[in-house]
Amino acid sequence: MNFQSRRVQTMNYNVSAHSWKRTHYTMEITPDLDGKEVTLTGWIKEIRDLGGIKFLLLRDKDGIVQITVPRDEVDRQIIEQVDKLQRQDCVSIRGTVRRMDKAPRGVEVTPKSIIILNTAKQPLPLDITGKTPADIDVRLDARILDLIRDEAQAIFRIRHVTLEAIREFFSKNGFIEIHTPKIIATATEGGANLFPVAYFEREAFLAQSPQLYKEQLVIDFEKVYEIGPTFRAEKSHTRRHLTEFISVDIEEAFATAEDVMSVAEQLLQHVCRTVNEKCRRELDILKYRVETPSIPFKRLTYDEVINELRENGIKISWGEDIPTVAYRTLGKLHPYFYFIIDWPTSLKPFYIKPRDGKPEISEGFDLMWHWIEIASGGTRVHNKDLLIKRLKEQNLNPESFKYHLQVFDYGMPPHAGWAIGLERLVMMLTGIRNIREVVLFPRDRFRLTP
RNA sequence: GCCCUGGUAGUAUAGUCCGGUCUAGUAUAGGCGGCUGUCGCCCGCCCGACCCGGGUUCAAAUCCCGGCCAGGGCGCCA
Repeated sequence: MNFQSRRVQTMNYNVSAHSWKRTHYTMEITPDLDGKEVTLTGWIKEIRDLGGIKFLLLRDKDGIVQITVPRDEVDRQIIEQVDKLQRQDCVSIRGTVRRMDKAPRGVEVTPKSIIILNTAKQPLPLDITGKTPADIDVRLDARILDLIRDEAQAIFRIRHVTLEAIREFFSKNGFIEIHTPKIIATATEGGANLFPVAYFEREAFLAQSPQLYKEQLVIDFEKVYEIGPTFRAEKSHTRRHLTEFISVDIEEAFATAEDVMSVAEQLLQHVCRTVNEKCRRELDILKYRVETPSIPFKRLTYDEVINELRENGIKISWGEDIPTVAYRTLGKLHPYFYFIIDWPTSLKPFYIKPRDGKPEISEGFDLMWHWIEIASGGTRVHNKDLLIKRLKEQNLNPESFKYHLQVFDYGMPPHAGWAIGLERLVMMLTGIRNIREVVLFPRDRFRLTP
């Protein structure tokens, strides 16, 4: 090739430099597009250079397609561009689709023009192919790169499908989606510690639950649900605790605990079925299987639970809460979903209704999956005088609940509800053992960044 | 708040118990070179690390003390 012709070719190359806008996503590249010219955008995930032929794996939001570069079949300018490419460089590639049995998915693209839209600094802080594993601490520090891994992609697709299924279920069943304030005025409910925030000249708090608001809203909408963040300033540092997590809450007017337990069962069955149907590929990646539960779920009374635990060597006297070791034992005895009902009233929050005629027993329940609590709820107190009595019994000041209590003068119906911890549900659906894995940017006792 | 375990190249590990051929091994990533069908490609060469501070000792990655950081567990947690 003489100087003249090379120069002409360079000019042609420059003239033909394509717009970087994509024509197809990687997963749309199929063998039947053989011979067609396409433009793809994405990131280089892996490079395998065999000398005379080079394979690039181009990743976009849906998947991967192989870019094949046979040295003697493409322009020198392409080779020069390709030789510059590194893992995680951001590129636009225009090229020809080729049906090829030897390629992944039976198809590959041979480039005609490459635009490097941005480069990635090497070496990367972790292996985006996931072949060299990194500790969770390292991965969370470089979370954006970590989320490229197939496992992470699978987890968050399952999380997405879970949320979609939940919303679909609620819509079909007549619930309306609400959003209640996350900045609240007073630390009212007792129990979990709240995070204080500086709110202009006052102190405010991050909400630990939409509980009071959702109860009030049953007057206006009867059936409400909220999927939103909750904040808990607990010093727990375990693989099932976060300081910020997503709570899936419902509240329903003219309903009892048994009614909303039924809603929970149906919802979980629907979610498990949907994830099984829509996330086969993701479950394969995670090497996990979700069993679609049959309903109704087992209902164990608190009394039955403590008897069962006693038979297994764990002594709990009536009225005591169930410690973690005991839950682990219970999880072995009941390996899937089960409710624990008939809790002592003293162990439940003030808004849980004591049973009529037997007030030491409450109408509260917990929904367990193995040894982990994934939901809790119950029939609520809807009588104002009883609610005030319950507040006092729990050493809470009715005065600080004045805005909540006034609503009980406006025709508060009997109602019931529950809350599911979304992350714990996603752990269950993915088989992931550390809750931080199922949150994009987890917050725990010690982690506030990135 | 308490308890346990750990901290070695960008990442993941071996070595630590029982101090000395550790000039710190290996894999992967990264750099350079070679290789035309890879799909955890392969081959050769190279770069790169003992968390910080103090102590013991002739000698410390290794033992001791303190700190920091991380992981896990307990308590706590609607």
